[in-house]
Amino acid sequence: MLKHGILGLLNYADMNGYEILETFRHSLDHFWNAQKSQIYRELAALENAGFIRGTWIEQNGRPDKKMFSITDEGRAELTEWLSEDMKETPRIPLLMKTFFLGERTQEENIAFFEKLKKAYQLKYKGFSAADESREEYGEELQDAYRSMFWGFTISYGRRKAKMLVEWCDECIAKLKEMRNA
Amino acid sequence: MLKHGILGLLNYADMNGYEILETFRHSLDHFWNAQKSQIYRELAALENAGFIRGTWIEQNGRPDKKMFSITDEGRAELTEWLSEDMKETPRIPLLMKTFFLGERTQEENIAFFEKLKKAYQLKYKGFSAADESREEYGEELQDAYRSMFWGFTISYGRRKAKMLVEWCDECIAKLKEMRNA
DNA sequence: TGGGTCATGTAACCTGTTACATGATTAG
DNA sequence: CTAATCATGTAACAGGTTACATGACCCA
Repeated sequence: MLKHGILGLLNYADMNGYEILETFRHSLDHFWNAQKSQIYRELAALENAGFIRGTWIEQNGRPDKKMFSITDEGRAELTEWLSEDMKETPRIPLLMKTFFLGERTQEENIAFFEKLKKAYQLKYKGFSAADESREEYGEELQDAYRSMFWGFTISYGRRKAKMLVEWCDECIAKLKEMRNA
Repeated sequence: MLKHGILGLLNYADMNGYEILETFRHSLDHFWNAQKSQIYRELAALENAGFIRGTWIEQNGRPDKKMFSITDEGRAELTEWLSEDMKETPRIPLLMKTFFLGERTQEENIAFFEKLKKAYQLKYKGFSAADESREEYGEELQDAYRSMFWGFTISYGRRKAKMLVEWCDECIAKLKEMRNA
């Protein structure tokens, strides 16, 4: 997965590990949180597999860096992945916890959902900032068509945050109902 | 994570590996797809840690089975987990793919979202079935309070499916707009 | 006789997390 | 002088996936 994310970015432009990390932070972070240790490991694996090629660049006043570019094999791998069917394997820790909340009191659980609601209200607002960052960095993606899909992922984030807030409201309401019954 | 799911189930009733698997299928499957190999491994680890205790039961006409029950330590671990703060680490393969869809044509991508939409429309309908299954198996959870949280997870599933369908509609509309421009 | 249910696991692998480890340059 | 930025990684561990492996009973 991360593998294809890296290939996708290198398909836009040559980058070193550090830049890939930064790009993740600016654009993919809201749906894919990547650790630097994993990125460097994956980079090594991708180079080993022949999907990318790295060259050391000497710099003065700065540490040397290893610039990577995608190979034809890498591009083929990327397009194949894009056309593959996706097998969704849901794994939602929040729901795992929710399922077993019956062990705790109504008060505790109302507080649980109130807190969650607040967190997602903040997230919802945060996606305006995400849109700005998209405009700021959008030029990297070179054209409006590509940048549209970035917009789609942000829209998803906003919708999901909104959905979460409404779901929390429903849960809180039902918990209060039961308390009063 | 799975660890706490198993503890949660064993807190409701004693079960063997096979029953745990079945219960996952009937109730947690829409947000946590567990492999049997992982369940047996986790069971061994939990027993080793003293959180559960297993006893072999001989059966005639059927394979022997190992029944597990939760220990006091296990129950303590479960309640601690329930009160812990959750750190959400988003990882949404669908969005990873969406982000890089700019490599393909508008036609291909419209088809992509149409297909996705259909899948989630089906899922949406499927949650009525999930509700029935909940009523059917609901007695296992012993009381209305516990069963309410099961209902919450189903409601989440339904809301998410709905959100996905609407998001697909938005993406399709924007893609068509661009095609016509 | 063939498939479904009940019942158990192992082994190898892949992916992600956390902690550790280093070091020069630049701006305040 | 001190913190941030640029730049690279390793090691150990945790958690999840896929494939392999076995076998009795029951129903059609």
